[in-house]
Order: sequence, then structure tokens, then C-alpha cells
Amino acid sequence: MAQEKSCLVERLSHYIDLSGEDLNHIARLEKEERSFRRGDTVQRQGVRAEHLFVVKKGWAYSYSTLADGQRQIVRIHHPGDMLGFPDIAFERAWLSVHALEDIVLCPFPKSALDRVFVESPRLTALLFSLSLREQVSLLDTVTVIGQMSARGRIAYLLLDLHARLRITNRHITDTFRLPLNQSEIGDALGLTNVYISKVMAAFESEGLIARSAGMVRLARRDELVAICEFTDRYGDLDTSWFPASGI
Amino acid sequence: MAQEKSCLVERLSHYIDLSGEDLNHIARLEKEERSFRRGDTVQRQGVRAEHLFVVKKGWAYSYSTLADGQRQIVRIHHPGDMLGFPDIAFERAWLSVHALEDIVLCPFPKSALDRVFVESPRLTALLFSLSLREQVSLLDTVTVIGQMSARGRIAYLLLDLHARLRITNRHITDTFRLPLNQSEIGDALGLTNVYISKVMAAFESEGLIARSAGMVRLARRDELVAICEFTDRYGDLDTSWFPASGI
DNA sequence: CGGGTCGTTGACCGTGATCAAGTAACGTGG
DNA sequence: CCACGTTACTTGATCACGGTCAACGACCCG
Repeated sequence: MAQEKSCLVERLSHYIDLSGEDLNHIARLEKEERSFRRGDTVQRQGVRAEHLFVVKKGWAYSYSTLADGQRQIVRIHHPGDMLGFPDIAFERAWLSVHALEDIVLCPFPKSALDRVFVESPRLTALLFSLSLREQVSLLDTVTVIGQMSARGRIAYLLLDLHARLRITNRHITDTFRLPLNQSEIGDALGLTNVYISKVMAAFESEGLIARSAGMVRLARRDELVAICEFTDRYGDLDTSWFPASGI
Repeated sequence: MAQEKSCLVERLSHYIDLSGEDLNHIARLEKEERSFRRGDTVQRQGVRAEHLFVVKKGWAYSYSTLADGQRQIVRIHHPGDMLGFPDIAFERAWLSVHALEDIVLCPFPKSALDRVFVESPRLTALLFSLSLREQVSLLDTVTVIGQMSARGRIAYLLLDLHARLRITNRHITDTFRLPLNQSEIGDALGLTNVYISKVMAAFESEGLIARSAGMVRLARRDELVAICEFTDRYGDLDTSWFPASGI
């Protein structure tokens, strides 16, 4: 199947120049894209994890579940994100993945990674770095959930989503679509849906945000930033140490 | 300086067989040892991050600080651990590192990583996997802090430390040394020192743990496990996909 | 001795959970 | 077209987990 353009190439060439060699690797890796419907479970915790995915279209999230049914959403995935990194190191998936809307994923098999590691150190370094950036984002999440009040956590979530959408869309305004319901926001932040509702209503009445039909506008972004000490961590990666291309 | 045995080799050969080639790389990576005194700051958030470290002796922790001085301890490092992974991907360190006691670290420069990536894909895969395991551990931390009560969080911390000590010491008993004070435990779990004191006193009076002179004994480990649904995530890595050695 | 750190304990309080009722929007089938 | 179920959000009353503040004791080291 000749694809117009590989979604992985598109994603990765945002960071570094890829040689023809590198491109061949990616082409070999990438398999047919897969679609899921809103609400589908892409992957369930504990199954054999055999693929990494690139999100081509739509939002999804990864979560873990406790025995009593409590759910922690640990990562929200946007178009252009890669998901499934943690599963590379283990036989079974640690996280379940849920489609927030109709989505399209590009899978590529973990078993093909060895050739990438041998033949394209530069691509390997990039994958490693992307995984590390996700790790840094998790570090922030821990700090936010561990230390901040509900207002801070919610402000952080909104600013973080906005900053991440800006990675792939530089010209984004202060308004964006938020296809998460309040229960899901709560599960991402360790709060209840009820309290999300109350705080967001407060934010709105204070003029910090505006909401309508699934859209959010960060009306006074600076104040939200002050509430949670937000700093954008999605600047450019340090690629200076990467192995040179083509050798 | 001829060392009896490289601490990195000791650590890594626990997971895979290392070729002579690989060993040479490691030797080149480990320039030297560096010692720090109890209470020293090994690295401060925001400085140029130029090294990865292997902990050879003593405990340390990585943390981030908020503007108001609140501190989130995100990772406790034991002998044999590697620290500084997240800093590989960025120019500046995201975390500060603090010595919990007198420690010895083996630094190796980030700038030397490119040769590892080019010449030893197998070692690269192992480093990647170790970084991913740390990421998985962070995922658990998020879930624990986001969803569990104080009792659950503290039980989890104790069990997690115990399980990690068992990686390098298979014959560990149910008793171990805990060189963290209660303020630090609180900062790791998003709780206050006061509440740590109260819950641990409760655990002790219920016979779940016993304490004396900086040591903790998990007297009824099974009940602690039940409290926080603990599962040991430090089993062996999936190394099946690793590139073969020697080529 | 004196001062520092650390852990303990108690009184009080506030954030955010819990429970419950009600509303609005939407799709479905009659 | 309305009746109905479902899902999402809102709002209020009540409650409890864990924070805050403060005092005190144990221990260590100079």
C-alpha cells in the first residue's frame, strides 16, 4: 500500500533531518493504519504488547485501573503523538488505551526495532528522546498532582493541552476543542467530576476561561499560568549529541 | 584509576550478557567516581546537564521545586540505579538531585552517548529499556498519588523501596534501612510530615510494620500489599527484541 | 550544658469527596 | 411529532481526610 506520506516520517522529520536510509527503515516499520471508533479500547492492560503507535487522527488516552475500578488517566494523546513507549521494555502492556473519538493509528511492530537500533542510530536517538520527553511530562504530572490544589491542577491541565496542541499547530489561538468530559478530567487529575464542575464554573465566572459546545477559551492565560506556575516544556529537544546521519 | 569492578557493568550484566566490545564502551563512559556528602546537592534544576550517573554507594533523590518552596520528590535512587535519564533529551536539568547520605556516583558524559548508539546497539537497547522502566515506575507513582489514600500511598512507598532493594540483593529480609525522614517521605507522596507520622504510628500499632533506629520491618507484608494493590514491577525486562551482541 | 533535627500528639479547620436531586441536550423508536 | 432513555453537567447539603499550627519530648552533637 503506497501511502501518500508516512505519518511517522512527518512526525519525526519535524525534529531532525532524516536520511534516505532512515526513511527506508521507517517505511519498512510502518504497517497499515488502523481505525477505531469513539469509545473503543485500543489496547487492554496486560495483553501482549507488540506495537508502538503514532496517532494520525483524533484524541485518545492511556490509563491504568485499580481493583476497585478507580481509573487514573496518565496521558492524553493527540495527533502526532507516539504511544506505547513503556511497553517496549516489557512483554505485556502496562496501560489500557481508550479512543476519545474516532481515531486513526499507525502501528509498527516492536520486533522490528532491533534493525532500527543496529542500522539507524540517529533514528534510535530520536525515539529515545521522544520517550524521555514523555517521561519529563510525567514528572510534571507527579509534581502537579502531588503538590497543587484543585485549581492549580485544572489550570495546569488546560495549559498543558493547549501547549501540546501548539506543537503541531503553531498558529493555534487561545481557543481549542476539549473532547474530554468532566469525569475524565477528574480521572486525569485525581479529582471527582463534581469538583471539576465546580472549579471550572468558578474559573468561568472569574473570567479565566470561557466554554461553549466542547470548546474552551483561555481568556486570561496569564492568570492561569500564575495559578499553577506553568512552564512550557515542549520546546525543542536537544539533538546536539545525536549521531550523525548517513553512517 | 583501575577499579576492581565497574559499577555500571555490575548493574547491566544483571540483565544481558555483555560482549568485550560492550565492556570497552562502558569503560570509556565511566570517567571516574565522584563522592558527595550527606545533604549535598549533586545537581540543581536548570543547570546545564552534561552527565548521566550510576549510583555506586548510598541513597539519593531527585526532586523538583515549586516557586513557593514546595518540593516534590519524584524518584529515590539506590545503589545500582542510573539517574539523569530525562536530562539526556534536554539541555538543562529538570530535576535537582540531593544526597540522602554520603554517596559515590559514577558520572559519564552525555556527549559520549553518540558512540554508544553507533557502535553498540545492544547496550543502547538496554539503556533505553532501563529508562523505560523508570518511566513505568513513574506511571505507578501518578496512579498511587492520584487515586490512593494516605495509608495506601505509604504502604506503596514501603513496598516499592523494598522491592527495588531486592533487585540488587536477592537475599534481603523483610527488614531494611530507611534513610528518609518523615518530611521527605511526605514530599515524595504529596502528604505532610505530620500525617506521615500519624499513619506510620497507626501501621505500627496495628502490627503492619515495626520500626527501630532507622530500620523498618514489613511485619505483615501481605496486608500492606492488600492496602495498595501492590505489584512488583521490577521483574526482568523483555530483552527478547534486543539486537544480537557482537555485530 | 545549649541548640538543632526529628518525631509525636492534640486542637482546629478547610479542601475536596460523597450523596442526591435536578436540568439540559441528544438520539432512539413509537 | 412526542415519549423516553442516556449521558453530561450543575448545584446544594453534609462529611471526612488530611492540612495547619503549636507544643513537647527524644536524641544527637558541639
